Amino acid sequence: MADWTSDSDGSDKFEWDSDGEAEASSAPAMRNFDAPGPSTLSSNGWINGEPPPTSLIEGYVAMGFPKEMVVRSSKEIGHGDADALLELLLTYKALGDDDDALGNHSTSGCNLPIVEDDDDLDFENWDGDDDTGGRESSSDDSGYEEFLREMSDKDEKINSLRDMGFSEDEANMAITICGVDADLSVLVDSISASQVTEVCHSRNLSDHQVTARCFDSFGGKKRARLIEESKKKRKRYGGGAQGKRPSSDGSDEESMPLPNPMVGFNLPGYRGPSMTRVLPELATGPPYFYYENVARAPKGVWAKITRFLFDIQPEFVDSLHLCAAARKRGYIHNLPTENRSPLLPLPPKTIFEAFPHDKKWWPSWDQRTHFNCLQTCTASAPVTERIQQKLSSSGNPPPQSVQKYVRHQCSKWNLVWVGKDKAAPLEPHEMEYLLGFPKDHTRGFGKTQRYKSLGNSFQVDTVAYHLSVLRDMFPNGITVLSLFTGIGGGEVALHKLGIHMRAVVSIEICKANRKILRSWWDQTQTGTLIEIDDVKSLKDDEIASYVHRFGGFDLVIGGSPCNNLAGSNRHHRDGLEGEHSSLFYDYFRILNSVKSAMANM
DNA sequence: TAAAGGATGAGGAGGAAT
DNA sequence: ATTCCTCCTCATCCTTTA
Repeated sequence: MADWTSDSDGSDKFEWDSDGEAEASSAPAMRNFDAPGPSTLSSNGWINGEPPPTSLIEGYVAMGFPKEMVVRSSKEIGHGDADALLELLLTYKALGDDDDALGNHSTSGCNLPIVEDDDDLDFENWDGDDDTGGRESSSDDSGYEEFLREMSDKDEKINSLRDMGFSEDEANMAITICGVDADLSVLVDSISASQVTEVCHSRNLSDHQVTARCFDSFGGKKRARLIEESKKKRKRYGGGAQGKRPSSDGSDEESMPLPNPMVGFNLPGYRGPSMTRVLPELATGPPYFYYENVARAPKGVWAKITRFLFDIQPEFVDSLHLCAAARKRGYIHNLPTENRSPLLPLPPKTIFEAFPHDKKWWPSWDQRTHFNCLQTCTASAPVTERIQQKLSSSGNPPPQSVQKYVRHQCSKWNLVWVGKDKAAPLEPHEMEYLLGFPKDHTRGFGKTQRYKSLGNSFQVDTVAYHLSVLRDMFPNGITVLSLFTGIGGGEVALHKLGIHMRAVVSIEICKANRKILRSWWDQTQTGTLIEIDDVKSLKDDEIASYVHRFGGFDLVIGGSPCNNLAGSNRHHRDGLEGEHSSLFYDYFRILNSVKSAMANM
């Protein structure tokens, strides 16, 4: 959603942030150690039958991990998957830090992603901050001894759970969630609860048949069946006790099928089975949170995002079902999904409803009823000229070849017919209209900037539909932490819903977008708006001070940059670890920081 | 200096045909 | 089940123009 143009500050020390992870996961030096093929546990205790190269161990030690921890992690999951190994190391590191002098964090409700594999991270103490250096140097003190003790304790509990019929990764997951000290019965409950949501997720994804029956009580037979389904699912996704692992063809990505039709859990006026869900306990608010990104991200991206965001099933919606333009997006949130209400009046659902005037010039052989995704770039004037020239020099109807060319240009650039043989790009104010923004919301800036800002924004009606449940829950208004605010799609949605924003702390890198939001805010709002320019600069202490000042946040909302995920990007579609899209980890970091600060209120 | 123009495909998803 | 085909995608970089 946000335009991300600034360079990150070039800190030369290792940081517990996404840069560090990106480095490790993309560094050729790491990849070179990849061992192809399925992993096997050999008699010497090493995955893949061989210990990691010394240079690999030294590499991780140089990053600040104790050597013993690296060796142990390599034994557990092998060294073929640099991503998984690094994540496991971070998990152990976090566990090891728990009892450090800094260990004043709450252990309840605000810590870590619920995951089914062992490539999860415990980010309770992960702050991407500058206090990391101190902890690095203390890695061999009593905290590390504590770590070893916990690992031993953990092994015992894993064995017990395996004896009870659970898989190792299920046991690992439960321990990560509940803590090493949790009682066995608590761990069993945790696994069962996770299986409930997991099965419901997979069913809903496949056929949209999930209903409240998913959440009936689970007797012995049902439970056994769930375990079986869970195992099958892991097998299908290539997971297993060792977590995700490169397959023989080198692809280690989990699939996250997009629903068809892409209508999310429900949509206004859409006749279909509605979705009821029960969230994992750790996923529930406060605060409520709402995360957005492009649906058609490279394989594995949504699976990873889901794992970080508490294993909540994404709600994939194509705004095409709600307005006249397609916009395939995934939303992960912990909001209720019942009793939603759309913004009224409903937006125009077809091109002709949106722009009846254009019907006059619309050729019958252009049968578009909806626009494709509104993007950040539009056609140049010469495109219009070329179309006009081709059409005027051919008959009526034009030959198939001309029709095909023109149709392709119209689809590609979202052109509208504004005169005889004249197809032109949408004007910025028309994009504002289609996206649900007030007229002239972005006016006052250059056309290029406006297209860019609008192309990166929410579809307001879609987001408002999801957020509408907040209206009755917060009759006195809400406080919002808005990340990657852009031109304020979330804020406009809340405003149009009639939800008062007592305060919004907004983080947006683009100066023009900040001005747009400020301008709109000053005209329409009475609450407090605080604007920050960089998510990376927002650290725990500042978050805690805002939490203290506003009595916590009711909603944390944001769509992190899609630059490295979007299909339009020819140059750097690098996935979630890409330069811009890796800012997702800052969303996650900040969300957890808010949860932690609110738990300590 | 700022804005506009133009070149730059991969990578899925989904459907029809075989 | 497999192959083939069509369609779509919150973009980036460099050059040219105003």
